[in-house]
Amino acid sequence: MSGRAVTITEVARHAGVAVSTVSYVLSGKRAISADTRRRVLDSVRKLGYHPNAGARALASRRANVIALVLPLRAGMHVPVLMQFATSVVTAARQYDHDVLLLTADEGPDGIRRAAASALVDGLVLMDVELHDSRVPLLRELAEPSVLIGFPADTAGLTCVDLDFARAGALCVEHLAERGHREVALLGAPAVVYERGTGFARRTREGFTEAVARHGLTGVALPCEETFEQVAAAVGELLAARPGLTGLVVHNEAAVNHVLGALRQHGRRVPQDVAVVAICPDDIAERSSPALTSVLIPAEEVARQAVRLLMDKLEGHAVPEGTLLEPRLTVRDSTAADRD
Amino acid sequence: MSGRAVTITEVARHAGVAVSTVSYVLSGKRAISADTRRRVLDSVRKLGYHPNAGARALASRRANVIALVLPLRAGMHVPVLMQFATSVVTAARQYDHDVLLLTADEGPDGIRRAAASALVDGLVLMDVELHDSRVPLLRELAEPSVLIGFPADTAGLTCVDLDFARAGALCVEHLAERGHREVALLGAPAVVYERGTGFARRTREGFTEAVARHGLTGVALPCEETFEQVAAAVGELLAARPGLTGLVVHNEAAVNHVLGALRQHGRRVPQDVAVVAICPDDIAERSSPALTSVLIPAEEVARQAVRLLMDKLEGHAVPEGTLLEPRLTVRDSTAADRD
DNA sequence: GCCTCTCGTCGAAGCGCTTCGATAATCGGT
DNA sequence: ACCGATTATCGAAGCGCTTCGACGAGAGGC
Repeated sequence: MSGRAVTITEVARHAGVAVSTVSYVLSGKRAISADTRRRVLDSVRKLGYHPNAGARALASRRANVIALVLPLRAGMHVPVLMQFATSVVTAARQYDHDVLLLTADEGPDGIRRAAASALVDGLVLMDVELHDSRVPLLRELAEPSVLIGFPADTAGLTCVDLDFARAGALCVEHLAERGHREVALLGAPAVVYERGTGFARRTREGFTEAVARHGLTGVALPCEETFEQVAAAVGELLAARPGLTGLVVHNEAAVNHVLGALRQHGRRVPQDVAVVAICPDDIAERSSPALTSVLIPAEEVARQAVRLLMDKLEGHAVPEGTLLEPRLTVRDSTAADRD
Repeated sequence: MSGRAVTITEVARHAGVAVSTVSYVLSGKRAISADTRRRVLDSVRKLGYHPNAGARALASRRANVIALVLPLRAGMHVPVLMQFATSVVTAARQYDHDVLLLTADEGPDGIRRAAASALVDGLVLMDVELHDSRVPLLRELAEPSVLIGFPADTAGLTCVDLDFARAGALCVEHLAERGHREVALLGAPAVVYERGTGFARRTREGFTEAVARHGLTGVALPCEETFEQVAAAVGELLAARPGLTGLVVHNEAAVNHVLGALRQHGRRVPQDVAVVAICPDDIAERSSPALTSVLIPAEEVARQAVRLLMDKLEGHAVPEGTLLEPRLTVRDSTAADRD
């Protein structure tokens, strides 16, 4: 529709002021009389002025855009990623920034390109792994960055994540309170542990530690994601540990298969086996029975990540690690009325 | 690390040529001698030059960025969305473009802002609904756009999607070939149909049409997403239609519940009931039994969408609607050996 | 009533790039 | 050996904005 975009020059002419005055009205970086301000804002509205992003970026050396870098491994717990992404966008908009989406398949070069071309002012990396190949690059980049997830060495970085060790422990504590003495963790597929994914390992550590601390017996097992494999694993587990009454499941894709397998093996939930999951709320709610769970607070993690990045952009110092406290929601799968 | 970014001026000086020459080497818009080209490229490499995106956008009136606009309703079939998103990014990079992520919660204003500020050159909208509030805006925007999904009125737009009507029909045809005479479609939750979501309705239409065409009997039902509701619905369906032997499921979240419910009701798949799903391959593969399915070809849809957008950016005319042909993968859930 | 401040505004200088027109240098064609 | 076409390169004019220093006009101090 519009032929050519309205420029600041036209706004200035229309309002009868200098271009710089319009700029100052819009940025608030210098005092402007109420009268002038009103006239300028009227013209802005009347003409439908939108500052040109490129020109602004060029002159101010700030693009007002941050990069959101997708994880190396797509395909894993994908729904949560989408939540992260939308929350990062929403949070960034709160600071008047937009979000550029970068994938892994360009590798570190994509990050370097976006940063070096001043396309973005800073970076948020999703789902960082223990030995993440993107991390070394971040250390040498002029642009600030924030990681969602903790690599092995966090020196010189800024990392945010749910405290998965606490989450694992919290599940155990909940089961211990409910009187369970023998528990198991069904975690991520084996390959995920081998790859050294931080959150999977940290959950397991928290689980193991809490089991010891409460004097329980417990095993931690990886868990594949097809129904057959899950059913077989659950079968073996039940056979090997007849006294088992509590299960912690940290695997979104498998959690419903676990419930199906228990059903198939004639175990009632929660009467025979109580189940606590670490998964999004919607999955917990639509399972049968509804699952007591610790959710991954994607929105809060994202908000924190963006806040930290904005702080860094302003030149403030920020902590190296920020761990978010997990919260457990009790639902039917650990209901008190055991028999 | 780097103090200040390398500019084209420094490259020009280092290579002993004019700034414009460097520009032409990089853009290829004018002939440059092999020798000069080599010298310039050497300097570019040696100095680690990356063109400043803002300056480039300002001078060329092209940001080389496209917007990816998330659907109004997040939360639905979310994994596919993530696939779309990553595929759009990958496809865009092929054309040397980056992707800006826009959410719905700013509403149409976000789209207008990004377009008017020349932050982006064009838009791809994900998961468009029949009466999508963003569509009117697109018509008046100077920037070209492509929709993933079909609104009710596609006049003046460019839309891409899987041919869901064909997908629904394809499932029926497959069941008919296998000798099934009485079939049912379990679709999206009722609310999705009420909202007028295009792909849900179109699948249903294709299903209904194919049922009639093949002289089968069939019903199409909405399908909620908790195990209890699915189990109840399946129970009623089996009771009401004792002759039912074929099921089409178009609901990613419910498909595993459907299998669980059939198991619970003592029906074997595929011996008693054959099941065809419209869902991503990974879900179909990790179900038990593995599901014959029509997948949503997110990657191809995204690639087409980006290609069409690039065509429009170049000023080419493109078709209003592009429907992608569905393909059915046969797996265990409709295995031939019925008894 | 003079001097100094502060406040509000202006003009101009870039920011780093693309692109247009001009200028040299080189090339066949005859 | 001269002329018009190419071909390769340069210089300069913006693109639309921010920001710096300057400046006129009131305000306040003495």
